Amino acid sequence: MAVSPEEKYREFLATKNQRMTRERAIIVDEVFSSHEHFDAEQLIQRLAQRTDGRRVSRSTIYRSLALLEEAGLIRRVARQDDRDVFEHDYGYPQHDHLICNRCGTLLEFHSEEITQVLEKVAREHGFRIEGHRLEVNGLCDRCCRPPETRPKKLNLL
Amino acid sequence: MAVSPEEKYREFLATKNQRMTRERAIIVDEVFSSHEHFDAEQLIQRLAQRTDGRRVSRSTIYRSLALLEEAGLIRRVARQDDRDVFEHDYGYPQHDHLICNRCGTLLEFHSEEITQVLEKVAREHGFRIEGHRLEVNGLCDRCCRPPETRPKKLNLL
DNA sequence: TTGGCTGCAAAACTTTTGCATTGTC
DNA sequence: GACAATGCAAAAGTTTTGCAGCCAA
Repeated sequence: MAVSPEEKYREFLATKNQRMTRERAIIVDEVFSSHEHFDAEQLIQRLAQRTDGRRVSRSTIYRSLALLEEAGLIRRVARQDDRDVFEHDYGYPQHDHLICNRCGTLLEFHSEEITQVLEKVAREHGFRIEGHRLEVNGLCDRCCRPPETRPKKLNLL
Repeated sequence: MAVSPEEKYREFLATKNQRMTRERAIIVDEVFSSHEHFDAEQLIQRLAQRTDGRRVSRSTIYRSLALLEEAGLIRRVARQDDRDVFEHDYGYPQHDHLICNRCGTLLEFHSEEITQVLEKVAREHGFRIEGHRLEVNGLCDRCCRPPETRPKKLNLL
């Protein structure tokens, strides 16, 4: 990849006359240290409890997530337990998710066919696509034993 | 359609040893009085401010939405402005949505091809599909003039 | 030096819940 | 008459915001 996430973030900030602060660097660094999906609370747990001088406050983390999203570095992909789940958008190929209703696992997949179908549909409606979000829910390989009767949330015991 | 939503709701409640109350009837009635999408707050506005003796409290509306979803009468289709958006599930064909980032319009569409692609993908992953949610966001026909640069939320003036 | 940024605490919002009362079956 | 349901108010949980002090450019 040509430009690092930090660098891309810096460029984005520059265009808005905003500053690359110590805190913003810490956050983008932490966010891109692994490819795992995460939600705000998880990031807060990792950053707001540090004692090594790299602590970042809850408010700043929320403010940064909005900025990182706007910068195109991360995107919201799903909702779990009433929280938005984020993932890398920059330097990561377009994909969608299979979400297990039982264990919560997110499986990524990519399908060019879906992109094509969506483009066709959009054309028919005079719609200009900017993005999409596709969550397929069900049971993953490991949890694949028939559930009671219907797709429920999490209140299977 | 063979059975009315009220009737289907009553049957569902019976299987759970729960009761068809005046409030639940009012709610299912209001929900199925139109095919529009709605969120909890909108329903509350319509029901919690009535003075004609058909008022229903906020708590009861939230409790009923969960029940109606469990009964398969409605389903959550999208998120807008931090709220879940519901639509009819019963007596309504499977479909997905084009969501306009500017005016918020929800356009429904159906594509058998998407269903087929998803089934193929699931098969490849040993995944058992229970449902999906596909939101395509962008600009609708009417709003289709190029935005500044990138997909933002609602902070275009 | 200036204007943006952070952290804190408080607020804002949506959704859930405990409990006394009411009502369905 | 038993037990589920309602309404209220309070709580819970996530996300946002006002403001004083701080800091990047």
